[in-house]
Amino acid sequence: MSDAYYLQLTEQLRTLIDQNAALWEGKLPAERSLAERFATTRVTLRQALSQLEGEGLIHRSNRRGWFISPARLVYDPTRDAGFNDYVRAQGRQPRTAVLKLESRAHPPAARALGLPDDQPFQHIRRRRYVDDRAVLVESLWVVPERAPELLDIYSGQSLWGLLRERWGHYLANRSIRMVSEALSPMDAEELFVAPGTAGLNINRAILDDQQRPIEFDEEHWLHDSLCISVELSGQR
Amino acid sequence: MSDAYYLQLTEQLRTLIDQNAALWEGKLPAERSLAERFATTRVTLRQALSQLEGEGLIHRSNRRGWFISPARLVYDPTRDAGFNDYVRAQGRQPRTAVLKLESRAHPPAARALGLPDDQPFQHIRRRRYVDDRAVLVESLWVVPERAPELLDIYSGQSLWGLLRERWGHYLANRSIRMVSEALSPMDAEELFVAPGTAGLNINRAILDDQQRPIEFDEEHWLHDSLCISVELSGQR
DNA sequence: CCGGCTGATTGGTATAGACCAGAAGTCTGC
DNA sequence: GCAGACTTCTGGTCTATACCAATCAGCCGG
Repeated sequence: MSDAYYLQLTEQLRTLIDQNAALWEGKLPAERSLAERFATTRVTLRQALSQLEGEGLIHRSNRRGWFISPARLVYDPTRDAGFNDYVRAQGRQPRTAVLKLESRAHPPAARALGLPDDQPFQHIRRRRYVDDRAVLVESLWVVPERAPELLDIYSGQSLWGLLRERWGHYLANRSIRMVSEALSPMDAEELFVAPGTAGLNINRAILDDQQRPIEFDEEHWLHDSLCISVELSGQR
Repeated sequence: MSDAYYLQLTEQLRTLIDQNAALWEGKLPAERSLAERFATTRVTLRQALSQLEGEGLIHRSNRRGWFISPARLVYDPTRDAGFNDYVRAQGRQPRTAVLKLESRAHPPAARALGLPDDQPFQHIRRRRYVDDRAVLVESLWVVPERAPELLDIYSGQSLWGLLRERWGHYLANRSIRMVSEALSPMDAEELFVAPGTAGLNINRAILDDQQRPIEFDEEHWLHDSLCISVELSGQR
């Protein structure tokens, strides 16, 4: 083949990874040793590794090295199953870390919910893990009137569960938006990856059955960690 | 700031692009001249450009240079509005090129529709443009019994329109899957971009109201050209 | 046995330069 | 005036090397 060398390298690495995944326990050898093995430079090697990263086969943890990516989590953003539930349903181990609890305004959330820019929200920021890999950070912006004292009682459980059980909210209308992105320096740092790593941004605006705004939700996922799946029946 | 230089460069380029977008008519100056202007190497400059590419601000056309990306197309994969309709509804100009018409088996489509691997399909491959930029290629795999003579009469119009009007098919059940990807060499070539360019893969399996398989649909989008949007009402 | 220090390793960043093939622009000859 | 040949420019790829800062493993002392 007359392809570029880094593309050949990509294929060789792909098979090499397949064969040695178990042996290496998920972590690839050092870039320098791989570059030496294929008689090339780190620059070219990294170009090949980046290809595989784009495919979602491997990923890197900032300054720690390259790792083989686990299977993607299947996720249906139109359903309101909690994160913990569907992660466990796929035989994986979920975990959540709460990063921030505060009260403040957030114009993008306000606009998405049709509220004035200075509308205060209860802000919950959390990081979610699957099998001890951080796969997303998210910010939840809850309208205070809908869930008083939320910030005092919240400690990492399912927010939608709380809204339903404690305040009886019926999450009837959702408008969902998904865009590919490059993770901002802040999001990247919270996910332990390099700034600019490919991500997927999922936003949801949620209203109740009387069109009253309840909550706005901003998720930043690592691009290789999920597979979005939606099942629909009936003409739309 | 003590950030890496390429990150500072990214910001400088961002404002430079904002200011000169009109002047440059959408095309950035040559890499060499940009590198000189910022007193750095092409390698470092390209690192910064790649950041902006990841954000979807700019993109490149293979060997032709860097271009400012137009606004993303808003797309709802759960609705069956035709491509031409929703592109025009957003004030843009759609175009379609048919790349291939053939009849053959395709195991992935067969599996998604619950048919045997050797099931033959009518295969339509087409490239779609928005305002003269190729933004996706797709393969449609139609079950022959549902649409006899499709390959003889098809010439670029809306497939779902045809299925509905000519064969009276009611596209009742869809199972949709979205995954980020790196474009394969073939897909990349058909979209005039470099292999490995970030893309979004959207697959749809479509059954009628009696659960009979009709069609399987594989779309490969440039990652920066769309914004997926879904509106739902009612509990799910 | 545990915790903090330390040095080797490794990924992240950057420089400088080179060659090739495709694209674009120019020139030429009919 | 136009088609085709030629030249230049430009992005794509690659080499070789270097330094920094974060990580990690191992050592040392309490």
